Amino acid sequence: DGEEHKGGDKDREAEITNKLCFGTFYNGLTDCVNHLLCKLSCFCGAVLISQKPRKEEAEHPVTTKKKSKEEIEAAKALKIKKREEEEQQRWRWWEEDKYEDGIKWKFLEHRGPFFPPEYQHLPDNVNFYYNGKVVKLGLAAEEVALFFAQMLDHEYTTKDVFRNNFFKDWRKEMTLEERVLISDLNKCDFRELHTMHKEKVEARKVMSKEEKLVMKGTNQKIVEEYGFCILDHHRERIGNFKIEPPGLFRGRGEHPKQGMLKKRIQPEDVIINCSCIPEPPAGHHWKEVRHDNTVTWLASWTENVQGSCKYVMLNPSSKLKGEKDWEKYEVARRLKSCVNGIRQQYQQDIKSKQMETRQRAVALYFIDKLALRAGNEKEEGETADTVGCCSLRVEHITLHDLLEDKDCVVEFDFLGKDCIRYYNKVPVTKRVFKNLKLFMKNKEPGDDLFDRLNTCLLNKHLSSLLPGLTAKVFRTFNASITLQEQLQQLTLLLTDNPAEKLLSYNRANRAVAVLCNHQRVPPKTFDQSMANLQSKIDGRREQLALAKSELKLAKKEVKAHSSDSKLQAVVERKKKAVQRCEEQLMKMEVQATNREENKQIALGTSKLNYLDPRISVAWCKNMEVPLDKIYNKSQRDKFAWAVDMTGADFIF
DNA sequence: GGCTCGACTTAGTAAACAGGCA
DNA sequence: TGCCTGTTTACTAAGTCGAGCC
Repeated sequence: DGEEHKGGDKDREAEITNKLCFGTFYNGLTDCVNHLLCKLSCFCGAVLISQKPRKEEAEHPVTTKKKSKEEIEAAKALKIKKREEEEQQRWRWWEEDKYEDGIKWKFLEHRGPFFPPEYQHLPDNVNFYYNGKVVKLGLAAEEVALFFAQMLDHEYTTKDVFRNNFFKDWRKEMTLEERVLISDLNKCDFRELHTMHKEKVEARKVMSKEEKLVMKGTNQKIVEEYGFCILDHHRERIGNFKIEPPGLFRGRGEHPKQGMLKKRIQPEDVIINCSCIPEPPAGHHWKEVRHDNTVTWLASWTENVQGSCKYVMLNPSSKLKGEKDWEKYEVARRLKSCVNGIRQQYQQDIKSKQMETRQRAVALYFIDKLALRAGNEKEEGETADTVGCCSLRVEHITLHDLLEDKDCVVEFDFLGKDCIRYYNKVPVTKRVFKNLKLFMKNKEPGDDLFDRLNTCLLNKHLSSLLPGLTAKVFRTFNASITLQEQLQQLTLLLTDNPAEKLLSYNRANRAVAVLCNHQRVPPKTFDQSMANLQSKIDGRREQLALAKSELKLAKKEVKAHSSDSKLQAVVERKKKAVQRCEEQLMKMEVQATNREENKQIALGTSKLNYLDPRISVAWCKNMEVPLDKIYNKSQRDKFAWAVDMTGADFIF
């Protein structure tokens, strides 16, 4: 039971807190010991790594000759063995005691972030033209010109805002002479730069096997040097160890800053957070080196477009991320046990005399029922115009007393996170409907719907109901509980066909993705690939019909010459062929259904961020579905804690 | 109490990769 | 073997939320 588990953790935490109350001297001492231990584990880790082939190579060894059956079997066995070994080496942090509140690590060592290579001038035969004439640009202006040229095929470069922002920032990178000359973006001809870029991309695609291997090796070296850190005796993968290269800002939707120059980050811009100072690149120094073990980031810098902080953090499979993830689902489970009371209360609050309370109650009703995001306030003109629940405006909803035979329908139409459109027609209670009318009274379309409410007020209220409860917990809770319920319903009457089981899992996952409005642009090749699959299905159907008639014929032959054992064998063969055909056809049909239903829905986001992995692990155990059918390698790594601790009886 | 900022999670898209098939 | 296509990974933008300041 998770509740009890957490309770136990709390007791243990208190115990550890007592143990660790020796002050900074003690901490300093433990750091030194940790350091020595880490040096040792780092060395051991390096030895282990150098002996181990990379993940991809281990799973798909490079071969030139065709593999025999035995070889394939051996490769499979090796793969299983590797997986077991990996499992044995895994840091089972979930079995360890937690640090006292706020402390994230005791020792942290890393190499610092990896910087992208400096820009090199264009070859002499590649020219930029202004007003039809060749212009040789200086290094800085040329680099930025290439950023734009690389994007010529993209819709961005046709947008006025993008072009204007780019041109303004580009001119800042020009010399005085260049700036005087280049005054109109429409007179700029980047085509040769664009062609060169495309040729480079093409060349990369057609590289020989050997060249690709060399490149892979180089990248692997970088990953090994920069992609791992030592955190409290353990080697952990870093998520984003590469500094973001310079380029043009690709804000989503109608972002007012799209096209602005994202400048190159130097070591002098980077703050390092660790126990021991990593060597900065030659000739450079770090902006600052800290030892702050109350945060989880390894390095940070401030980006110039929006002035926000960027961080180097650990991979999702790490202890720091996993522990937080586990805690997130535990809070959601705590909400489950008291959600009925909370629902009763907000239904009561809808009748309150206080306008603020009523608005809060209606907003919470939407957050709970529709899994809307909280909706923080945003600075106007700084980002695209998107909203969440608390920041909804009058123009984002339409009230219908009667719509499609339903009373009191609210029609939502707004842009949410990442400018993804939220469109939904929802029947609501009469009381909610009446309140919405009241909130909209005497307001302009651009006015706030909930003018007495913001996310801060809402979250303060929520945390008074349950410690740790915020608006986003409702999304996690509703997503997970939906998955659990859907899995129960959809797999109740299932046969033991594996394809059907998976289709049901995906359908349950899809129900959550729809609830959370996780959309994707259908792939460009979608229609074509569906048509291809359909023709394969048709072909298989014909094959099945043929196999069936051949079987019929063979049976007839047996009847006529009943003693012929050869004919009997033929019948058996034909039977098997029919069976095989049927199975393949079924598999394809399921695949087609699944793909069609996924056309505009993205399942990954909910799977990674909202669905308690223990629900899926328990389902796999109950349904006898191998876990790797629903989680790929990195998902299994991310949810290792859940895979390890969950039995078939887990209930969210 | 309002505002800003830092730290972190959540998100969609593009690039890279893997595997099946002709 | 090479092409095609679906899957996985990398990338980084865009949210949430709480602490601290004035």
